[in-house]
Amino acid sequence: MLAQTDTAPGPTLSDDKAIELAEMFRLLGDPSRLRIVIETLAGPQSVGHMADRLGLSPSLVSHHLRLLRAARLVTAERRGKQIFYRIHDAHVRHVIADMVAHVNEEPE
Amino acid sequence: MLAQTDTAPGPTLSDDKAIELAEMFRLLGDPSRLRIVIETLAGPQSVGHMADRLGLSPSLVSHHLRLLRAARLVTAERRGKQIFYRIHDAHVRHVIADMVAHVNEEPE
DNA sequence: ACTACATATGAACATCTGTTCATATGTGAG
DNA sequence: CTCACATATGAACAGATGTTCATATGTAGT
Repeated sequence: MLAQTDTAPGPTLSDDKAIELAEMFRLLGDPSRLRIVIETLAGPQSVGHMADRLGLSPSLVSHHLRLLRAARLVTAERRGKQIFYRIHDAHVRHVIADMVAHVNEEPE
Repeated sequence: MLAQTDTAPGPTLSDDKAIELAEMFRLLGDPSRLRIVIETLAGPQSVGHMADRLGLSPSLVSHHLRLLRAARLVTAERRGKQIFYRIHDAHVRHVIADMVAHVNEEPE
């Protein structure tokens, strides 16, 4: 009970999963953070590199990356003085890429 | 320029599109709102019905639906005294359903 | 050791956001 | 018209959030 009314193909989602999904959406809901995540889709990127490309302060990028890392959306890897961030797994990559594709394709 | 470094298959996204996408993510980033949207996937739902099923006040559901409608994520249709909301188009339905499927399938 | 560079961290601030409450608008029935 | 019901709307408030600034940590080179 508390599932769906079956008027159409309605996916069901437990409340826990809903909150988990919402948390992921929430993190991607900020333009700066979303652009950072999209950057990492192209491969491991250093904090400074991203800051330059996106026109954001390194401090701000670092703050956002901490949240993204805590949510397991990205992972960090130190290489010399710099730290490179990349998408955590194929799952996340797929989800983001799908969204980007949708927005790019559809007219209105 | 200001595109990508081509280290991997990195989708490119104009800043406008990024903001547009972020706005959509942001709206889905709230648990209450996300559950409301998922409800509409099963077909047209009245405000009161959703409020009951989700354990939210009709007022709150209405407020959220206003935002979702403004962002063209859902559309309203009056039928008698009640007003039924449904997913705006196949595009949105597809995107949400994909996300739900991903979260339901993947282990961790 | 010191210096320069890259990233992280904490505090502080203004702004935004979700929720509640009270009230309004709209609809159909009697 | 009046009543009951369904939804919408606006004000108000507490709590969260993004950003900036200053400072700390860590790393490599001289």
